[in-house]
Formats: sequence, C-alpha cells, structure tokens
Amino acid sequence: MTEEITTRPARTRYAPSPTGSPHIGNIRTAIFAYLWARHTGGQFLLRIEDTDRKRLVEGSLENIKDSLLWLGLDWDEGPGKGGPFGPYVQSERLELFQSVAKKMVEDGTAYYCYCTPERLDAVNKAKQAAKQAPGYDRRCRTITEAEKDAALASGLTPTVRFKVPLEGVTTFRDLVVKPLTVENSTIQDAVLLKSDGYPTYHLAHIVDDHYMEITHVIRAQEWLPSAPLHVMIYNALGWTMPAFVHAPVILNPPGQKGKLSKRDNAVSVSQYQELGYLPEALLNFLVLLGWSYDDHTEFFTMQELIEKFDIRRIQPTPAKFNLDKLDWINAHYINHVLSVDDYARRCLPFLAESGVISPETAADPGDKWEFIRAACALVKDKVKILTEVPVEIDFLFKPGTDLQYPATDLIGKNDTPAAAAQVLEETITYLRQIPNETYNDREALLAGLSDISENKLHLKNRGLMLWPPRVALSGRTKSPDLMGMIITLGRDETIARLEQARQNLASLG
RNA sequence: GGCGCAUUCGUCUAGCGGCCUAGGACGCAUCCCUCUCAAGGAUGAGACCACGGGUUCGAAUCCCGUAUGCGCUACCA
Repeated sequence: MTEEITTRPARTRYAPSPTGSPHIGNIRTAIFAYLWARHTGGQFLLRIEDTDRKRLVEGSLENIKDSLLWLGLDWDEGPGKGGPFGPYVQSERLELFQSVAKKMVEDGTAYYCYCTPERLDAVNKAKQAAKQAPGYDRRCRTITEAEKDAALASGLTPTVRFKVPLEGVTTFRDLVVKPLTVENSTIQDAVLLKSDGYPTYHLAHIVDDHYMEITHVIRAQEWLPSAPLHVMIYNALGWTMPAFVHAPVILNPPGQKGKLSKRDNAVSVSQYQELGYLPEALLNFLVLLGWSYDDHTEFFTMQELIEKFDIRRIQPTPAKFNLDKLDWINAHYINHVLSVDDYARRCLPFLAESGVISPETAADPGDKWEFIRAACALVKDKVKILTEVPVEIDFLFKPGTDLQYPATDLIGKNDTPAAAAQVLEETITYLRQIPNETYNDREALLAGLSDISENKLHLKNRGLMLWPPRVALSGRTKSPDLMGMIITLGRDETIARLEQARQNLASLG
C-alpha cells in the first residue's frame, strides 16, 4: 500500500462549488491535491460542483480559475481545458447522476422518498423533543403502493435516498487520520437525488470521482463524518474506492474560536491578493499549515514543493491561522527572493490603486519606469506587503512643496536649529558642486557627507549630519535610506527640498 | 443532545520506545550592526509533551479513561 502511493501517478481534483472567491482553507486543500498530482507525475483536475442552484454566485468560475492560476496551480483537465472525462461541470452531467440513481433503485440499494419537506421537518422536531438524534425515519422504505400513488397524484416529485444497511458497522480508512468505525444504524438514509433532479454531493462526487478515475480524494476534514456513508455507497455501486486524505481544518487566529471565518479575517484568495501578498508567499504559508517537510525548512519554491510534498506528512490536527507568520514569509519573498525589477513591476497596481501614479502609468510606465523602479527599491527591505509600498514612498511622487511636517522635526537629537540649518547649508553646497558620477554614487555621497560631518562641522556623529536632510527630503522621521532618496529625487528636486527645509527652520526663529 | 476526529512552547511544527535534561520557525525580550525605520547577526525567556491510569527494563512516542478543542448531525457543499 505504502509503496503504491509513492510510485503510481495520482489523479487528484479540486472540486469547489461556485459560491464566490475560494476560501483560503479550501484553496489549501487544492494546493495539497495539486502537489500530490504533480509529485507523482499524475493529473490535477478542476471540477465544478454546482448542484445547489440556490447558492450559485455570478462570476465564481472565473474567480476560481483566477485564484488557481494566480497561485500557480494549473489544471490538466477541467473548465477551459477540456479532457477525456468531461464535462467537468456537474450541472452538465445530470443524466449520468440520474441514471446511476435509477440503477441503484433498481438494484435495491436506494429508494424513492415521497416525504414532503414539511413532514421531514416534523419528524426532526418530534425526535428532538423526544431527546432522540434527529434524522429521517426511513418511512418510505416501507411505503405502500396506495400511499405512493397518493403522493404522486398530489404532484410531488420523489427524491432518491440511499438505503443504508441497518446492521453491522462500517470502517473507513484515511491516509492521515486514523481508521474510523461507525454503527451502520447511526447513519442517515441520505438523499442522493434531489426532487429538482440534481444530485447531492454524496452521489455526485462519488460518481464523478469514479468516472474521472480519481485515485486520491483530498478534501476538508468536515467530510470525515460522512465518509462511512460514502464507503457504503461505493460498496452499493460495486466500485473500488480511491484513497482518501482528510486535510485538517484551518482555525481562526489565536484568541478567536472556531474555523477561520470572515467575520474578523480576510478569508478569500482575492482578499490576500488585494492586500498585497505575493502568490508564492501565500502558497508557501498555506502549504505549511498542516504539512511540513522536516524540522527546519521554511521556504519552498513550487519546484521544491512538487519534489518534496507527501500526503502522508499531512497533519491530522487543525491549525490556527497565524497572520504574523504569513507577513514574515511575504516580507522574506519581497526582500530576499524577488529581483528589484520583478518587485517593482508588482508594485505598479498598488501604486495606481492608492493614487500615487495613474492607472495609465501603471499599465505602461514608459520613461517613468526608472524613477518608479528606484522609488520602490528604496523600501524593498522594509515592506511586508505590497499595499505598504505607496504609503512608504508617496512623498517621492508629490511636489516637495506639498510636504507637511513640523519644522522642529528637522532638528536632530542633541542638535540645535542653528546646527541643523548649518547641516542643510553644507549639504546643499556639497550637492551643488559634485559631478554627476559622484552624485549618483551611494558610497561616494555618503563619504562626502561624512567628511563634512567629521572634518568641517566636527559633529559628534554622522547621524547628526544625516538627520536634517532626511526629514527635509521625506517630511518624515522614519524614511528610506538617505542616499537612496537623494539619488532618486535627483539633484534639482533634492536641493529644492533642502532649501525649503532651511527656510522652515528659519521661520522657527 | 448524538456521532466522530484531534491534543508537543502564545502560534506553526520536528519527534513515529532509549539519540529528548524535547529540536526548528513566527512572535516577544536583550544585545550587535547602523544615517532614521527596517533588514541582517547573536543571545534569551517560553512546553513538567492536556490530565489520570496502565503496558514496558525504559513512553512525548503504545493502550484505556477524563477533560478540552474542533467538526458533522439539510432535498448545502
């Protein structure tokens, strides 16, 4: 068994309902399924489970596809791709489900149920009142012909229910969760085919997984309780079951109870995209929620994940969502993995979104690219998510005259207005007279300013020399690297801002 | 209520009977570096391995209870 798992190419699937942007927990399961298919050299399918017409959300399919693609999860078969086992949308496979349901009734493993929703409700209430477990009383298993005719005559369309074996126990084996055994009598006669002709999940996923030749069903742990029911259905159909992995649920962050909910957290893939998380970082973070490779590896490229991923190392324990760690991983990718060009290019939409540049410029930066790239680069090592970039560098894009800051900020620690003014004075003089090569050379600039600090102004430390220009250029007390700002802003703008600062200082009296 | 699964630092985890006086990471604290903020480096605090019983020469690792958490209990998935 164990050997089979590792050697055979697996066919896995991600089978979401089209109810909006994929939930982060849901997509994590998709990641597991994808990695396992790729790891074994098999196929990853996308299947849309749209059998609940009431919950359909417009645009979901595109949303699902976009999220998958954004994260780098491409599917081999499914919507937009086709494949030998299509269609891959359940609402287009109704005849199949209906014929299977019909056959089960003929085989005696399922039966028509003529109960009305009202009666079902009443049965439940009565059971609860009697302190019994709620559930269907299996009445239609023994319904008489006369009663059946009466129901039909009233215009009612029957559902098809699974005929659960009343005796014995059923054992379900999972690849990560320990074996589970239940008394058959505690399982419900689940509806297989609804009165609207659509199958329920219980029927649809089994039929599809069977005909699509899925080898490994990787799904959320919420399905665990109904797994024994699925075992019985497979048995009733005479089909062999694929291997199962029930991935752990993702819980709310520490301090909050329950599974990850949108009440207090971002939960959809698109939300994280909009917040400025990188797909590779989100993927890396998510895969580590419930899975680990060893005791120390934290970062993985997609290639490494495909190589190293093993479903048997998936954890059975629910994991809390830890935003701090996601931020750390994201910052790591921004700072240490992305090239400056790549990073700056990804900043464009966020700069446009916040109004720092125009949408037109974001779409085609043209000759503004060099400046934008340099500006973004200034904060590459300090930003955790891309939405922070515009707030960190917007002052570079505004006219210097728009900078608003208290003139007292220009005075460094242990410094005086006069000393600060003198520093600005000297800096201006210095920047005016140096050649372009020096101006655009970080190290040379720093050396020049250090020299003035030490040998001309005799300042106690270089910090006193660099502080006033920092505030003058950025209008802030926390800013990017001074030399970087001087170079990025260019000589004219830099000197203009320094001059302006000097005047602000003078106004202090 | 019933059924089920799970239980190692605040969090994510390593560990699959002796290598564990339990390792790594995030976060936190302190220090170093340093032009501010970060990044980076170092150090540290932090888990009697939920609790109680067993099994064994020996248990975080196996078994049984209890507690807690989570999930399911629809003509939703």
